[in-house]
Amino acid sequence: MAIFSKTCEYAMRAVFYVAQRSHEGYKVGIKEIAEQINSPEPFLAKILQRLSKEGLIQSVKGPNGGFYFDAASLNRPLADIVTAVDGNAIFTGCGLGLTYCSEANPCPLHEEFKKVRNQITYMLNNTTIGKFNLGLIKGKFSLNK
Amino acid sequence: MAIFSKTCEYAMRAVFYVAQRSHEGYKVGIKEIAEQINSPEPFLAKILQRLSKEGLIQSVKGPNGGFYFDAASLNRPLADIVTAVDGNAIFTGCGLGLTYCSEANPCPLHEEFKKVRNQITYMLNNTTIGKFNLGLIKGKFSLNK
DNA sequence: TCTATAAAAGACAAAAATATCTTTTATTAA
DNA sequence: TTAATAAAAGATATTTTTGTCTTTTATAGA
Ligand code: FES
Ligand code: FES
Repeated sequence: MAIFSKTCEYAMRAVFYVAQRSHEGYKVGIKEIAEQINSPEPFLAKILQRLSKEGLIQSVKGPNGGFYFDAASLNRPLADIVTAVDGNAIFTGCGLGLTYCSEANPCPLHEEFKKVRNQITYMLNNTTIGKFNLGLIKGKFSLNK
Repeated sequence: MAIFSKTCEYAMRAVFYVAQRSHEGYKVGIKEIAEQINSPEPFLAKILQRLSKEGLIQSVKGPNGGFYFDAASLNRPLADIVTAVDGNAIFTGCGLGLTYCSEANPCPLHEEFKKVRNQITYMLNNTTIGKFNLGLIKGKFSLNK
Protein backbone atom coordinates (compact mmCIF):
# COMPACT_ATOMS: atom_id res chain seq x y z
CA MET A 1 0.00 0.00 0.00
CA ALA A 2 1.16 3.43 -0.91
CA ILE A 3 -0.26 6.59 0.62
CA PHE A 4 -2.16 7.56 -2.53
CA SER A 5 -4.02 5.41 -5.04
CA LYS A 6 -2.45 4.72 -8.43
CA THR A 7 -5.15 6.95 -9.88
CA CYS A 8 -4.05 9.79 -7.64
CA GLU A 9 -0.35 9.23 -8.26
CA TYR A 10 -0.87 9.38 -12.02
CA ALA A 11 -3.08 12.44 -11.61
CA MET A 12 -0.44 14.32 -9.64
CA ARG A 13 2.38 13.39 -11.99
CA ALA A 14 0.28 14.34 -15.03
CA VAL A 15 -0.72 17.63 -13.48
CA PHE A 16 2.88 18.60 -12.79
CA TYR A 17 3.88 17.67 -16.32
CA VAL A 18 1.03 19.57 -17.98
CA ALA A 19 1.73 22.57 -15.74
CA GLN A 20 5.33 22.66 -16.87
CA ARG A 21 4.36 22.50 -20.53
CA SER A 22 1.68 25.15 -20.00
CA HIS A 23 4.32 27.40 -18.47
CA GLU A 24 6.34 26.91 -21.63
CA GLY A 25 3.28 27.86 -23.69
CA TYR A 26 2.17 24.46 -24.97
CA LYS A 27 -0.86 22.23 -24.81
CA VAL A 28 -0.14 18.53 -24.43
CA GLY A 29 -1.84 15.46 -25.86
CA ILE A 30 -2.68 12.47 -23.72
CA LYS A 31 -0.15 10.34 -25.53
CA GLU A 32 2.75 12.62 -24.71
CA ILE A 33 1.68 12.96 -21.09
CA ALA A 34 1.38 9.21 -20.63
CA GLU A 35 4.80 8.67 -22.13
CA GLN A 36 6.47 11.35 -20.05
CA ILE A 37 5.03 10.27 -16.72
CA ASN A 38 5.18 6.57 -17.50
CA SER A 39 1.51 5.70 -17.08
CA PRO A 40 -0.99 3.56 -19.04
CA GLU A 41 -2.44 5.90 -21.64
CA PRO A 42 -6.16 4.96 -21.68
CA PHE A 43 -6.27 4.85 -17.90
CA LEU A 44 -4.70 8.26 -17.62
CA ALA A 45 -7.14 9.56 -20.22
CA LYS A 46 -10.01 8.61 -17.91
CA ILE A 47 -8.41 10.39 -15.01
CA LEU A 48 -7.83 13.62 -16.92
CA GLN A 49 -11.36 13.44 -18.33
CA ARG A 50 -12.62 13.51 -14.78
CA LEU A 51 -10.41 16.42 -13.76
CA SER A 52 -11.48 18.23 -16.89
CA LYS A 53 -15.17 17.74 -16.14
CA GLU A 54 -14.58 19.20 -12.68
CA GLY A 55 -12.83 22.19 -14.20
CA LEU A 56 -9.51 21.41 -12.54
CA ILE A 57 -7.67 21.10 -15.84
CA GLN A 58 -8.38 22.81 -19.17
CA SER A 59 -8.65 20.98 -22.48
CA VAL A 60 -9.56 21.57 -26.11
CA LYS A 61 -10.36 18.97 -28.72
CA GLY A 62 -9.15 18.84 -32.27
CA PRO A 63 -5.92 19.73 -34.03
CA ASN A 64 -3.41 21.51 -31.82
CA GLY A 65 -5.66 20.64 -28.93
CA GLY A 66 -4.74 18.95 -25.71
CA PHE A 67 -4.56 19.61 -22.00
CA TYR A 68 -3.25 22.71 -20.33
CA PHE A 69 -3.64 24.97 -17.30
CA ASP A 70 -4.68 28.59 -17.33
CA ALA A 71 -2.98 31.02 -14.96
CA ALA A 72 -5.63 30.69 -12.25
CA SER A 73 -5.48 26.90 -12.30
CA LEU A 74 -1.71 26.93 -11.95
CA ASN A 75 -2.22 28.53 -8.55
CA ARG A 76 -4.60 25.93 -7.23
CA PRO A 77 -3.25 23.68 -4.49
CA LEU A 78 -2.44 20.07 -5.30
CA ALA A 79 -4.92 19.21 -2.56
CA ASP A 80 -7.74 20.01 -5.01
CA ILE A 81 -6.51 17.29 -7.35
CA VAL A 82 -6.15 14.75 -4.56
CA THR A 83 -9.61 15.52 -3.22
CA ALA A 84 -11.18 15.19 -6.66
CA VAL A 85 -9.57 11.79 -7.19
CA ASP A 86 -9.26 10.17 -3.76
CA GLY A 87 -11.79 12.11 -1.72
CA ASN A 88 -10.98 13.64 1.64
CA ALA A 89 -10.33 10.50 3.71
CA ILE A 90 -6.64 11.26 3.70
CA PHE A 91 -7.27 14.66 5.27
CA THR A 92 -9.82 13.66 7.86
CA GLY A 93 -9.96 9.86 8.17
CA CYS A 94 -8.98 7.72 11.17
CA GLY A 95 -5.61 5.98 10.99
CA LEU A 96 -7.08 2.73 12.27
CA GLY A 97 -10.02 2.87 9.86
CA LEU A 98 -12.75 3.77 12.35
CA THR A 99 -15.70 5.25 10.48
CA TYR A 100 -14.77 8.74 11.62
CA CYS A 101 -11.98 10.35 13.59
CA SER A 102 -13.08 11.79 16.90
CA GLU A 103 -11.40 13.76 19.68
CA ALA A 104 -14.05 12.63 22.12
CA ASN A 105 -13.71 8.93 21.38
CA PRO A 106 -10.29 8.55 19.79
CA CYS A 107 -8.47 5.45 18.61
CA PRO A 108 -5.10 4.71 20.22
CA LEU A 109 -3.13 6.22 17.35
CA HIS A 110 -5.21 9.40 17.22
CA GLU A 111 -2.73 11.88 18.73
CA GLU A 112 0.23 10.75 16.65
CA PHE A 113 -1.83 10.16 13.55
CA LYS A 114 -3.09 13.72 13.61
CA LYS A 115 0.48 14.86 13.09
CA VAL A 116 0.77 12.64 10.02
CA ARG A 117 -2.47 13.96 8.58
CA ASN A 118 -1.48 17.55 9.32
CA GLN A 119 1.83 17.05 7.54
CA ILE A 120 0.05 15.62 4.51
CA THR A 121 -2.51 18.42 4.55
CA TYR A 122 0.22 21.03 4.81
CA MET A 123 2.16 19.48 1.95
CA LEU A 124 -0.83 19.34 -0.39
CA ASN A 125 -2.25 22.74 0.51
CA ASN A 126 1.08 24.52 0.13
CA THR A 127 2.03 22.90 -3.13
CA THR A 128 0.46 24.69 -6.06
CA ILE A 129 0.08 22.90 -9.35
CA GLY A 130 2.59 25.25 -10.94
CA LYS A 131 5.07 25.30 -8.05
CA PHE A 132 7.68 23.10 -9.69
CA ASN A 133 7.52 24.44 -13.24
CA LEU A 134 10.97 25.99 -13.22
CA GLY A 135 12.52 23.04 -11.43
CA LEU A 136 10.97 20.67 -13.93
CA ILE A 137 12.14 22.70 -16.91
CA LYS A 138 15.64 22.70 -15.45
CA GLY A 139 15.42 18.94 -15.08
CA LYS A 140 15.73 19.04 -11.30
CA PHE A 141 12.80 16.71 -10.75
CA SER A 142 11.68 13.37 -12.12
CA LEU A 143 8.12 12.34 -13.02
CA ASN A 144 8.78 8.86 -14.33
CA LYS A 145 10.52 5.59 -13.45
CA MET B 1 -8.00 6.00 -0.02
CA ALA B 2 -6.87 5.62 3.53
CA ILE B 3 -3.22 5.50 4.56
CA PHE B 4 -3.34 1.82 5.43
CA SER B 5 -5.14 -1.07 3.73
CA LYS B 6 -8.28 -2.51 5.35
CA THR B 7 -6.21 -5.60 6.12
CA CYS B 8 -3.69 -3.50 7.98
CA GLU B 9 -6.32 -1.48 9.83
CA TYR B 10 -8.02 -4.63 11.07
CA ALA B 11 -4.64 -6.10 12.01
CA MET B 12 -3.72 -3.07 14.12
CA ARG B 13 -7.09 -2.88 15.83
CA ALA B 14 -7.02 -6.62 16.55
CA VAL B 15 -3.49 -6.47 17.89
CA PHE B 16 -4.37 -3.67 20.32
CA TYR B 17 -7.42 -5.56 21.49
CA VAL B 18 -5.60 -8.87 21.99
CA ALA B 19 -2.78 -7.04 23.77
CA GLN B 20 -5.22 -5.52 26.22
CA ARG B 21 -6.83 -8.89 26.97
CA SER B 22 -3.40 -10.49 27.29
CA HIS B 23 -2.47 -7.86 29.82
CA GLU B 24 -5.57 -8.83 31.74
CA GLY B 25 -4.49 -12.48 31.58
CA TYR B 26 -6.83 -13.82 28.92
CA LYS B 27 -6.60 -15.47 25.56
CA VAL B 28 -9.19 -14.36 23.01
CA GLY B 29 -11.09 -16.23 20.32
CA ILE B 30 -11.44 -14.88 16.80
CA LYS B 31 -15.16 -14.35 17.26
CA GLU B 32 -14.72 -12.07 20.25
CA ILE B 33 -11.96 -10.10 18.53
CA ALA B 34 -14.00 -9.59 15.38
CA GLU B 35 -16.97 -8.39 17.42
CA GLN B 36 -14.94 -6.02 19.55
CA ILE B 37 -13.07 -4.37 16.71
CA ASN B 38 -16.00 -4.48 14.30
CA SER B 39 -14.43 -6.49 11.50
CA PRO B 40 -15.59 -9.38 9.27
CA GLU B 41 -14.71 -12.52 11.24
CA PRO B 42 -13.42 -14.88 8.51
CA PHE B 43 -11.35 -12.15 6.94
CA LEU B 44 -9.80 -11.23 10.25
CA ALA B 45 -9.10 -14.91 10.88
CA LYS B 46 -6.95 -15.00 7.75
CA ILE B 47 -5.04 -11.94 8.84
CA LEU B 48 -4.29 -13.31 12.31
CA GLN B 49 -3.32 -16.66 10.80
CA ARG B 50 -0.69 -14.85 8.82
CA LEU B 51 0.62 -12.92 11.82
CA SER B 52 0.67 -16.16 13.78
CA LYS B 53 2.68 -17.97 11.13
CA GLU B 54 5.21 -15.14 11.23
CA GLY B 55 5.42 -15.42 15.00
CA LEU B 56 4.08 -11.92 15.60
CA ILE B 57 1.12 -13.14 17.61
CA GLN B 58 0.76 -16.27 19.74
CA SER B 59 -2.10 -18.73 19.47
CA VAL B 60 -3.24 -22.10 20.79
CA LYS B 61 -5.95 -24.32 19.40
CA GLY B 62 -8.60 -26.15 21.31
CA PRO B 63 -10.68 -25.42 24.39
CA ASN B 64 -9.59 -22.30 26.28
CA GLY B 65 -7.40 -21.55 23.32
CA GLY B 66 -7.22 -18.36 21.30
CA PHE B 67 -4.87 -15.54 20.48
CA TYR B 68 -2.60 -13.76 22.94
CA PHE B 69 0.73 -11.97 23.25
CA ASP B 70 3.64 -13.03 25.41
CA ALA B 71 5.63 -10.39 27.24
CA ALA B 72 8.28 -10.08 24.55
CA SER B 73 5.69 -9.62 21.80
CA LEU B 74 3.93 -6.89 23.74
CA ASN B 75 7.10 -4.85 23.39
CA ARG B 76 7.38 -5.16 19.65
CA PRO B 77 6.70 -2.01 17.67
CA LEU B 78 3.47 -1.72 15.71
CA ALA B 79 5.71 -1.21 12.68
CA ASP B 80 6.37 -4.96 12.67
CA ILE B 81 2.67 -5.65 12.17
CA VAL B 82 2.34 -3.06 9.41
CA THR B 83 5.39 -4.41 7.61
CA ALA B 84 4.11 -7.99 7.81
CA VAL B 85 0.76 -6.98 6.33
CA ASP B 86 1.39 -4.02 4.00
CA GLY B 87 5.10 -4.37 3.31
CA ASN B 88 7.53 -1.48 3.61
CA ALA B 89 6.26 0.79 0.83
CA ILE B 90 4.82 3.14 3.42
CA PHE B 91 8.24 3.57 5.03
CA THR B 92 10.32 3.93 1.89
CA GLY B 93 8.06 4.46 -1.14
CA CYS B 94 7.77 7.56 -3.32
CA GLY B 95 4.78 9.83 -2.74
CA LEU B 96 4.13 10.14 -6.45
CA GLY B 97 4.44 6.40 -7.04
CA LEU B 98 7.81 6.39 -8.81
CA THR B 99 9.30 2.91 -8.62
CA TYR B 100 11.72 4.03 -5.93
CA CYS B 101 12.40 7.16 -3.93
CA SER B 102 15.72 8.77 -4.69
CA GLU B 103 17.67 11.75 -3.35
CA ALA B 104 19.63 11.96 -6.56
CA ASN B 105 16.61 12.01 -8.85
CA PRO B 106 13.70 13.09 -6.69
CA CYS B 107 10.08 13.70 -7.55
CA PRO B 108 8.71 17.20 -6.88
CA LEU B 109 7.12 16.18 -3.59
CA HIS B 110 10.22 14.40 -2.30
CA GLU B 111 11.36 16.90 0.35
CA GLU B 112 7.95 17.40 1.91
CA PHE B 113 6.94 13.78 1.51
CA LYS B 114 9.99 12.63 3.45
CA LYS B 115 8.60 14.47 6.46
CA VAL B 116 5.31 12.59 6.11
CA ARG B 117 7.09 9.25 5.87
CA ASN B 118 9.31 10.09 8.82
CA GLN B 119 6.31 10.99 10.92
CA ILE B 120 4.63 7.69 10.04
CA THR B 121 7.82 5.76 10.72
CA TYR B 122 8.25 7.50 14.07
CA MET B 123 4.66 6.78 15.03
CA LEU B 124 4.85 3.08 14.18
CA ASN B 125 8.31 2.48 15.64
CA ASN B 126 7.52 4.20 18.90
CA THR B 127 4.17 2.55 19.44
CA THR B 128 4.57 -0.86 21.03
CA ILE B 129 1.79 -3.38 20.71
CA GLY B 130 1.16 -3.15 24.45
CA LYS B 131 1.47 0.62 24.74
CA PHE B 132 -2.23 1.33 25.12
CA ASN B 133 -3.22 -1.55 27.39
CA LEU B 134 -3.99 0.58 30.42
CA GLY B 135 -5.75 3.23 28.38
CA LEU B 136 -7.86 0.59 26.67
CA ILE B 137 -8.77 -1.07 29.98
CA LYS B 138 -9.80 2.31 31.34
CA GLY B 139 -11.94 2.82 28.25
CA LYS B 140 -10.00 5.85 27.07
CA PHE B 141 -9.68 4.55 23.51
CA SER B 142 -12.04 3.12 20.93
CA LEU B 143 -11.33 0.22 18.56
CA ASN B 144 -14.68 0.02 16.80
CA LYS B 145 -17.23 2.15 14.95
C1' DT C 1 -17.38 21.77 -46.69
C1' DC C 2 -14.27 18.12 -45.93
C1' DT C 3 -10.68 15.90 -43.52
C1' DA C 4 -7.64 15.17 -39.89
C1' DT C 5 -6.94 15.57 -35.10
C1' DA C 6 -7.65 14.95 -30.31
C1' DA C 7 -10.57 14.74 -26.23
C1' DA C 8 -15.13 12.73 -24.24
C1' DA C 9 -17.93 8.99 -23.38
C1' DG C 10 -19.26 4.39 -22.78
C1' DA C 11 -18.66 -0.52 -22.73
C1' DC C 12 -15.66 -4.05 -21.47
C1' DA C 13 -11.57 -6.81 -19.21
C1' DA C 14 -8.05 -8.10 -15.93
C1' DA C 15 -6.00 -7.96 -11.50
C1' DA C 16 -5.96 -7.10 -6.68
C1' DA C 17 -8.22 -6.46 -2.37
C1' DT C 18 -11.75 -7.84 0.51
C1' DA C 19 -14.79 -11.35 2.23
C1' DT C 20 -16.91 -16.12 2.93
C1' DC C 21 -17.33 -21.02 3.43
C1' DT C 22 -15.73 -25.79 4.29
C1' DT C 23 -12.52 -29.11 5.85
C1' DT C 24 -8.56 -30.31 8.64
C1' DT C 25 -5.57 -30.29 12.67
C1' DA C 26 -4.29 -29.51 17.43
C1' DT C 27 -5.62 -29.24 22.22
C1' DT C 28 -8.26 -29.80 26.39
C1' DA C 29 -11.05 -32.03 29.54
C1' DA C 30 -14.44 -35.25 30.75
C1' DT D 1 -10.34 -42.41 24.08
C1' DT D 2 -13.88 -39.58 23.04
C1' DA D 3 -16.25 -35.23 22.48
C1' DA D 4 -15.99 -30.49 22.25
C1' DT D 5 -13.45 -26.48 21.09
C1' DA D 6 -10.82 -23.31 18.46
C1' DA D 7 -7.21 -22.17 15.16
C1' DA D 8 -5.08 -23.49 10.45
C1' DA D 9 -5.59 -24.34 5.82
C1' DG D 10 -7.63 -24.37 1.42
C1' DA D 11 -11.11 -23.35 -1.94
C1' DT D 12 -14.32 -20.04 -3.56
C1' DA D 13 -16.91 -15.57 -4.13
C1' DT D 14 -17.52 -10.56 -4.37
C1' DT D 15 -16.10 -5.86 -4.91
C1' DT D 16 -12.94 -2.33 -6.08
C1' DT D 17 -9.15 -0.76 -8.51
C1' DT D 18 -6.66 -0.66 -12.46
C1' DG D 19 -6.43 -1.01 -17.31
C1' DT D 20 -8.23 -1.43 -22.42
C1' DC D 21 -10.94 -0.81 -26.51
C1' DT D 22 -14.47 1.37 -29.51
C1' DT D 23 -17.48 4.99 -30.79
C1' DT D 24 -18.81 9.80 -30.54
C1' DT D 25 -18.15 14.79 -30.37
C1' DA D 26 -15.69 19.11 -30.92
C1' DT D 27 -12.23 21.94 -33.32
C1' DA D 28 -8.91 23.60 -36.68
C1' DG D 29 -7.24 24.13 -41.02
C1' DA D 30 -7.04 23.07 -45.93
S1 FES E 1 -9.80 8.49 15.94
FE1 FES E 1 -8.30 7.38 14.83
S2 FES E 1 -7.12 9.02 14.08
FE2 FES E 1 -8.58 10.11 15.20
S1 FES F 1 11.32 10.56 -5.01
FE1 FES F 1 9.23 10.83 -4.60
S2 FES F 1 9.23 10.86 -2.46
FE2 FES F 1 11.36 10.62 -2.85
